[in-house]
Amino acid sequence: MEFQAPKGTRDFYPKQMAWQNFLFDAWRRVSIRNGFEQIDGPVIELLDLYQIKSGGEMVGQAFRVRHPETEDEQFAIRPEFTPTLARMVAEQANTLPKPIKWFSIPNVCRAERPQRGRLREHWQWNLDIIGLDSMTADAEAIFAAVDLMQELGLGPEHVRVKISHRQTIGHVLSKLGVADDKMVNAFELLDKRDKIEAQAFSQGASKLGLDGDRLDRFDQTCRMKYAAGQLHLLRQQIGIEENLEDLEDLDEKLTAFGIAPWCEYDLGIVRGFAYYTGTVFEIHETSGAERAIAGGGRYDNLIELFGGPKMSAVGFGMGDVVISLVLADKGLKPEDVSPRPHAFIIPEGDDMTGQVTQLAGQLRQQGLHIRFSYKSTRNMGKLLKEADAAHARYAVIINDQIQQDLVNLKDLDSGTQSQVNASQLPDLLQANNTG
RNA sequence: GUGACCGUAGCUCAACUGGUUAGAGCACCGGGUUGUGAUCCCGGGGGUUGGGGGUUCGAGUCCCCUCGGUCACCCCA
Repeated sequence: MEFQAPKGTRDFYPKQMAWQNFLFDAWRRVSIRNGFEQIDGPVIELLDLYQIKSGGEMVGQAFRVRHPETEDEQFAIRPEFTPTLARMVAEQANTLPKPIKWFSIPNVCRAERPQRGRLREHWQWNLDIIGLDSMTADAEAIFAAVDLMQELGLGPEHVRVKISHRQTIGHVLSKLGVADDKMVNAFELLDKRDKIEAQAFSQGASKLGLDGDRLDRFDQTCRMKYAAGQLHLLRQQIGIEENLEDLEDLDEKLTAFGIAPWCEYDLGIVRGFAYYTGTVFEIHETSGAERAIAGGGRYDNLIELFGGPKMSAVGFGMGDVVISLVLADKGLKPEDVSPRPHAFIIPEGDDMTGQVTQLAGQLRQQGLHIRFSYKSTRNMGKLLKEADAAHARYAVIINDQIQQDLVNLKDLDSGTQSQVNASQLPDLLQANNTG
């Protein structure tokens, strides 16, 4: 093979493309019925755009693009969409009706080694609500994510929304004696507690001023999980009296939205990005298989950072790779979602090719998905097999009787066949439109 | 960027301790059985054994490099 697709990228042959479209359609359907509008931005952005956010942590992972004439290394292929979103919001902030509810399905690229669930290019459903301070926004974002899970056949037994809050964790930590200026370090340590050795964890904790009993409580705190609707237990056990308002508000709204059974509070969820300011959440497969399906949270300072007014914001991202893996794991990923032809036209007898193309043309102009064979064989068995391979819903078998407006309509799912009027075909086929 | 394992046809695999022209099934394409999705029969396209170099009379097989895949780390969408 002389040429290959670049490392960590995928080719989409018809079958894979059909799945990708199926997933994107679900993303769009769910976004739209939840009141979001679709946007997109450029695939390349000025490299500087990624320097703004928290010290440019993303710049190192971005593919660089040089201008062929100036040779300046000033562009980056977008490694994530949030900076583009923030830029777009900041630019039009004063004229856009609030709250802004946008979604997008951009492809994003990162120059890291591929591994399970993480490739160099993937498509990411982003959904954000900007300019709404209320926890209704957080609840609505989570609802949309859950709505999508349900749309794809997943239930609370398959996936769980794990919710935390940076200020709540901050209070717990500060109560345990972590200084404010070490809070960011504490979040980082919390984030990687399951990935590092117990000893490394204790050492890190010790640097933050957490030893002995306090360390145990820290560890215990980040492992506690409470079902939505059980927040009072969390309050009791952590022993915080204050600042659970956000979570309590959120809890109420998740319950009202009817998705409490999908959600739990897990103070171990931190999220790697530094720009989150409040709620943070991830969706995981319940047994912990695969990576996080989605992740997001509140980032109330970001629009301002990009030169806009101070606006609250909450949103999440969901990549196409992990959700597909999870669905496949659960046996919920359809084998083939290619569009099904309404009918496959088969000639019976000699010299029918003219009638086949004529009928195909007529039906296609009616908006129907029609196919026929290019083979010269008149072997009915082979032609039906071809119709079956194309996943056609019906076979329309035509012979001389088409002169009398008569054709045979064979239901390829049930195997039954009947004679019908050719002129009725558009109605008959449309009535069983399976896409 | 670091580490581990793995690369023979589109897929699953075969080829004795290195030994003729690298095979088979499935898939794909064409044809036959005058035929309604099966079965069966015939034929066909496909591989510089991922690529390059080395050892050898001789390499798919042994060695090195490289590319790619998988998984983990790093980091996180």
